[in-house]
Amino acid sequence: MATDIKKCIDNMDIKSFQDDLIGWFVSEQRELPWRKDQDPYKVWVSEIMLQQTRVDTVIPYFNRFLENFPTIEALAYADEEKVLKAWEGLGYYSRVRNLQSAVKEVNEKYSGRVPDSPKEISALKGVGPYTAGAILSIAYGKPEPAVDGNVMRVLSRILLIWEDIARPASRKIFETAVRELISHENPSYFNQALMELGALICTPTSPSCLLCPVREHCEAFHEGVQNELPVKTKKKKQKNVQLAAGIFSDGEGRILIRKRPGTGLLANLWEFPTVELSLDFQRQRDQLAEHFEENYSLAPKIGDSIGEIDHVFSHLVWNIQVFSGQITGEISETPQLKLVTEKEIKEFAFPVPYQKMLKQYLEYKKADQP
DNA sequence: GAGTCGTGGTT
DNA sequence: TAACCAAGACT
Repeated sequence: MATDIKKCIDNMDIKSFQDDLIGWFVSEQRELPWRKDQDPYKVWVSEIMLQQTRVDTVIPYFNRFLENFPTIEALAYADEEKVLKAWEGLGYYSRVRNLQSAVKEVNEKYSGRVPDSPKEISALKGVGPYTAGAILSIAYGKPEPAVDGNVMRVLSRILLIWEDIARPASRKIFETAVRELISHENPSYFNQALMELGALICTPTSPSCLLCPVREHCEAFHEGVQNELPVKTKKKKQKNVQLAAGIFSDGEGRILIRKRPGTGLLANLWEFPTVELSLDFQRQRDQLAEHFEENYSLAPKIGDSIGEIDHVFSHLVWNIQVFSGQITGEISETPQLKLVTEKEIKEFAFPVPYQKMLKQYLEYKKADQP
């Protein structure tokens, strides 16, 4: 650790810092569904859901997920389609695939008990350095660091750490600092309090220093540089991708859907057949038709353009032209290609852009055929 | 280390 | 409004 950070910690009254921080958490913490007990499974599920996701977004998903899959065993034996459906709309879908995979491993290898050693828990799929520390401290009371974005922001201010927190290597500096600072009497509350402070007081912009329970311990506050920290370099802009999608129905009004590949973007979710357009926007219908001919030997009658969907991902932007159409020929359904009714379609997990597309289609159909 | 992987809220 | 952001992990 850099000598100036070490010096900063040496000059701090650590016991007083812990007491102020934990005391604040005891009285000011939010009531959250995953804080009702310390069931390692519930802590685990909540931590996976909370990765890069806001608390308010997670709450309803967490409650529903635990109603559907109350225990390790329930999730281990659950139908993968139903698990994905429960995650629909939460994003970062590999999280739930890894979670179920890891839960199966815990069920078999550890008799359904979540391991409590750093080595074993870190070996589980989807459990990285942060999640391992969070589960170990919150569920098992182990004094392990759980360094997320909140913790890096809070500690960068308290300890005046000028490292770029966008660099993956920076996390270790903060883990070292937490090992020096963490309360061994209550590691769970210490870690949670750092994150709660980051969420409620020590916010990215305009932190509420006058309400902060540990401002007396904060170097950035003393120096008046809390708005200059943390240092975080910007990310690059997303790339634009042009797509055409077809919502095609057969003679009985059933809609053609297909399952996306098991890896990559939106893996294993369902979609309406979609093609990436090769920068020839005038031939959208042709490219869509060619795609169907080549992949399914189908020649759908492509009808009206229903509309346009713009969807922003972390690293790219989709612009989708949506077409309706009719399927005339015989269609051989496979596990990846299905014809479903408007009622049945509710059982399949769709990414948000396709949910919007379906809504547009149903409104279009209602308006077209009163 | 840099790119991949969602979505919705905030500034 | 475009950029930024939110309890990261994996390749």
